[in-house]
Amino acid sequence: MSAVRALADLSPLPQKAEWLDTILKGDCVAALDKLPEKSVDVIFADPPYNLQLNGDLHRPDQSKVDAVDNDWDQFDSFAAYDAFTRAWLLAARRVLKPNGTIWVIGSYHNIFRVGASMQDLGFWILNDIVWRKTNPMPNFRGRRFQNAHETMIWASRDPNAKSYTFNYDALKASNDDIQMRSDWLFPICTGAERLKNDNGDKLHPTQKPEALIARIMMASTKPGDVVLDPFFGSGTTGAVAKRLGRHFVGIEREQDYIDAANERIAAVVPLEAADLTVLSGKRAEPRVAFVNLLDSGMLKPGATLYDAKKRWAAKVRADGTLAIGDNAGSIHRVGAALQGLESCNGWTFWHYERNGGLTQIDELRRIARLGMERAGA
Amino acid sequence: MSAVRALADLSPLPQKAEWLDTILKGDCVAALDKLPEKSVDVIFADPPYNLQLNGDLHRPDQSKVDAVDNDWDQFDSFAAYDAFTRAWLLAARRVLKPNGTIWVIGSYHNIFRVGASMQDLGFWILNDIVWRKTNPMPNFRGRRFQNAHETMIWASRDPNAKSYTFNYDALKASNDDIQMRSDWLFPICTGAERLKNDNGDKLHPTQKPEALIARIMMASTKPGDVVLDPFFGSGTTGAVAKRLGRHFVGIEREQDYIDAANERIAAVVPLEAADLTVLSGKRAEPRVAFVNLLDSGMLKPGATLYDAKKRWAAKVRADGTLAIGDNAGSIHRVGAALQGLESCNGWTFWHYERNGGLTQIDELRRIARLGMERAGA
DNA sequence: GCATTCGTTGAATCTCATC
DNA sequence: TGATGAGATTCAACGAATG
Repeated sequence: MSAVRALADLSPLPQKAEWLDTILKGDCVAALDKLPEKSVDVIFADPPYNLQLNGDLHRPDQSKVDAVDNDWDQFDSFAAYDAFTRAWLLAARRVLKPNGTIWVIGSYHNIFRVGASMQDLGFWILNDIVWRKTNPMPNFRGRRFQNAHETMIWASRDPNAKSYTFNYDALKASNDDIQMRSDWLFPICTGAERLKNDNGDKLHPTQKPEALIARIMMASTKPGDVVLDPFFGSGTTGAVAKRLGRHFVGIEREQDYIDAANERIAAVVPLEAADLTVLSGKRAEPRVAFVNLLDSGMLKPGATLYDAKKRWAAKVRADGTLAIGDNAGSIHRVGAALQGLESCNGWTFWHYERNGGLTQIDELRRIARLGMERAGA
Repeated sequence: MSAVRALADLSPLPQKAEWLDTILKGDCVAALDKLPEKSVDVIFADPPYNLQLNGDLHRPDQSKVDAVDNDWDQFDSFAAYDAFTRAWLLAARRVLKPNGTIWVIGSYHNIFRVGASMQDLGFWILNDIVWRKTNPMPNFRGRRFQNAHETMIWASRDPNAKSYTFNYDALKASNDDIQMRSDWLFPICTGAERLKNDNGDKLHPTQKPEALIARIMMASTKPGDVVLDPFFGSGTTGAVAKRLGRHFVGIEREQDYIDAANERIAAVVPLEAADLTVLSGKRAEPRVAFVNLLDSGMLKPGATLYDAKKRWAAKVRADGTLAIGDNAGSIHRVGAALQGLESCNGWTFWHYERNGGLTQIDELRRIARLGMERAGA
């Protein structure tokens, strides 16, 4: 049989659609409506977060935080934001293949509304994934916990769509043969990866790290799949898709972002097919805080700690601080103050009584660390 | 004067409300409606998950998940869960003090709906907190990521309630002097802490670890505060509250849980008051005005103050203001103006000469405070 | 060249008592 | 109740400058 005949026997190769690997300019819903239905395998969406800021915020050193105050993040009310959300989700659902899945990222400002809308529209949540940031911005005024994570929702198109892509074994193999958890640790996007404008300032206020998108694609797409990003921004989704041998479609309103994204993606060199297997995520060294010893019951509030020579005795309080007379604070601050020093490593300075002798609390930290390592703390 | 007369002169001690440190039996909303408005400092709520497949929202614990059921109507089911959620949230909001806060825990099944309802009802989200489990249940089918976390929403009663309790300094000190993040790591409740029934099976399917509740209480309550738990279950909230010197109110429908919780709480030994002292920061210190340093003679009118690098020299005036050239005003205003900043902490900016070196005037404030404490100010 | 210091920055619903 | 003013408040990463 000749090669020509063999080719003729095959069903025709799918013509690469014109819109593949391009950025569509315009409103997100209008652009989605132009795409054929059931045509993309995965959607990654990073919609506006509906941040509601009250005036300027300054760091303790008086420098001003460059906040997200762009037009595209202004909504009059929750109702307005919900209407916007439902409109783009509905349009996105139409273009998603029946066994496709969607990822949406957000913060506490918007993610609850987005998640509820997704459920209302018929999406079926498979997981919520927490992106833990290694280097989040601190809380400068000390009135809340440091906002150190964002949330992603991963959902199938329908409740009974069971044949979605999930590369379970590859993820597990890349994770030291432990199944991948729902909490991921990545740094925010900085350094050379962060696109800059002509002034040297960040081009886009919310550029996501490529490593985060790469894990998403390695988890939920196959090579050759089509990934749609309806809020394309600086084009991270396109850059990662090209590198990993996936097709992308981007939708973006602002020409500046489109130009920068096109340039960025053009510079990407795709990986060899053979290398498209494993990407390992960063694991942090486990950090144990003093309060964790109370959490785990290794130390009890009211317990007494001593320095090595039993010159000082301090009491452990329920809030995880140490107190000796008027002097109270962290194990480090109290140790430093007693010795009249600037600093002190409380872990090695303080001891607890065991078997009639003294043992460094650092020993307890070592034990606690063993328990945390499993979770990749 | 007789003891009787003296007592009569005092304003009446607040009678301990009958419902304090008890469990109210019954439906959550009905019981909440019986409590006085604005009477609790913090609410911790662990509401039922949204079990659409059996339709019984109030008794999730005995349910079996039927994976294939074509009859259910997701819209009706979500709507029913939303109605339930809004009803208890609204009732809970009424009993919350204006500066109180609420914690709600959930998973991806229900937390998005709960969060959206909270925003709709006027609660103001302060943080979402991720409870990362050191030992979560694996995903057995390999079709999803291991569901390794739950989400808690922490919210104030109103958007502009700014005086809620947040023990920032204690949390930071307990965390090795680094501010506490929004992702917490704890083991799930197992072992001796887990309540068992007569068969040796777990008494309650979703018993939360005491360490998790303890961190919540240490973060957002003071000793003596009232903590309400409208889904009391096995009574973890009550046990932790008693141990940490807080009052609790529980609401629970099932007598088995009430009996077990009462027994459990009765066995709890409260910590000593001294061990419950919460470390507070500068904000809680008694205020010292700059002019007090003149009053007490620590500084004299005409004295010269410098910034750390002796770039500026300002003169202290008899009225407690500072002057340098045309620039006069409070230590803060003058410091800010010199640096061209919006604000400045004059206490740490200005220094005086001592032993040939420069010392912050904040040191004088510290000494002044010691004097005030002796005087019982 | 290498170690150290200093400055910059990042999706942020970021004060509170007093008058 | 709104305006005023005192004064409290940051972590990790990166890069440039300095020693």
